[in-house]
Amino acid sequence: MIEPVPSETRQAQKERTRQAILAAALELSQTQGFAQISLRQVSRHAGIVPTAFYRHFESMEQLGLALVEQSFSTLRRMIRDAQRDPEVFDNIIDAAADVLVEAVKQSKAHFAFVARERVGGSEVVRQAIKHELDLFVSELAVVLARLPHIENWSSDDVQMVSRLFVRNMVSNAEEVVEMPDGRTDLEEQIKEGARRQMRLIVIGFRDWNPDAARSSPLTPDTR
Amino acid sequence: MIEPVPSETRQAQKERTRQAILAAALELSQTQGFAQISLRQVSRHAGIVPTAFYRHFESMEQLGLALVEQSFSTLRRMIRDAQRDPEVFDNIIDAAADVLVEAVKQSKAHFAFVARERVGGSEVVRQAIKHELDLFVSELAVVLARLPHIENWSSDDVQMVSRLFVRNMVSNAEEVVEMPDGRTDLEEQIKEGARRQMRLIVIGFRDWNPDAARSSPLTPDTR
DNA sequence: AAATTCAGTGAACGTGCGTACACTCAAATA
DNA sequence: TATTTGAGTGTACGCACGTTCACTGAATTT
Repeated sequence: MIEPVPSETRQAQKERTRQAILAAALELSQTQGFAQISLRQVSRHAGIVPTAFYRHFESMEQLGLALVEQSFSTLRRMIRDAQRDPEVFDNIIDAAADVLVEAVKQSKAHFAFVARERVGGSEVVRQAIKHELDLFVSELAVVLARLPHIENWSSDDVQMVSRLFVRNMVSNAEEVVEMPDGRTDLEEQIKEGARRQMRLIVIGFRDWNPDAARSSPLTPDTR
Repeated sequence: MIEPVPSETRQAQKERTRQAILAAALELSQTQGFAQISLRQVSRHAGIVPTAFYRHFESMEQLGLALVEQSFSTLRRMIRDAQRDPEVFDNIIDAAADVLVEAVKQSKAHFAFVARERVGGSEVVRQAIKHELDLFVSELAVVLARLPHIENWSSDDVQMVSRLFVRNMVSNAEEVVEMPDGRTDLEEQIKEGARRQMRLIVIGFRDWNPDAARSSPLTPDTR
């Protein structure tokens, strides 16, 4: 249990245990949800005694927040990498669909954690996730604002499209997470669905409100 | 604790207690989530002794399923009532936004329960909710298919729009549920958002794929 | 080489849990 | 009126939990 590799420094050993705790919590929360796993379960799974847990986190809640942080840093890294790809600029919709499915597949556990605890977790964890998602909407808005179709929209409108995109991302991530492992066919189906939805948003937005960039965006209440 | 009203029949008394248990579970799960409340907590809140719980439900899981059923029957009743309103046919989008916000406000607890346990609950409860939502998508598709704009779309396309509508409904319901109590301004904002999103879906769909009713719906992959 | 630090140990505690079992006593039935 | 039924009671059990505390012993510092 966490073999004390002799060549490792004490600090590195501690970090290894910390990661073991995080990994254990992530894995256990996949089957039962983070809110219902216990400090003792996590410790057992990580190969330490319950009391040793406190050397790394002061409570399960703090561990939860650490997992939120870890999950979003994973997501952010992926988005950053994707932006370097020049193809993305040309066709953000298809690229986003690809990135989404790939990212979620690679870090299924993290996405599942966020999807679940976003609504099901403790108040504190829920707020933390909400905050991260809000940040993410704003970041995505900056990226979107530079795109050909969108460049002359009002910033309010871009923000709203961004919100819809992120909402869709979350929904689709949920679907990928719940996807059985072998089914690559379903995967393509989800990607296609995500693409369609993003197109709907962009096209519907443009056509419904063609001069979004100028006066009174989005208020011609035509009922 | 569940005053034994003398005039009541034994059967009615039992039903009263059953409802008390359901209500207690619903209330308790609002703050902590259904999965993390205990049989003893529920019993205490309902005013009975833990062992009496078993006279009504064989386990907490069965109680959870009963709550799913109750929640969706509430939702279904509201949709049925709304369909009787002739205004709905003329402008389903605005009507749906109104119904959504009103319904969620009236049965906040039930919607909150569904929103949470849809992703955060136990496997069995989650599956039950998923099933109910799938049913609901199909039911909505039947309603949508009769509408002016949509009547000549292919049934696959109607099904997809229905799925997007329900997905949006769930998202917006989450927002209403998380809305602080006094804020009627936010409420109007959420309604407006819901309306916009539904318009986006309908308009985007029509414009992107105008002859959806006929051949090869939704496949002119124009990337 | 001696002193200090500190990640991990192991026993012990009080608490709330699910469930078993034998019970009561009013309503329903015969 | 006598008998049966069954919703709700009360005790008692074993178990997992979070947290406490004094501890060990290797890595680090002096």
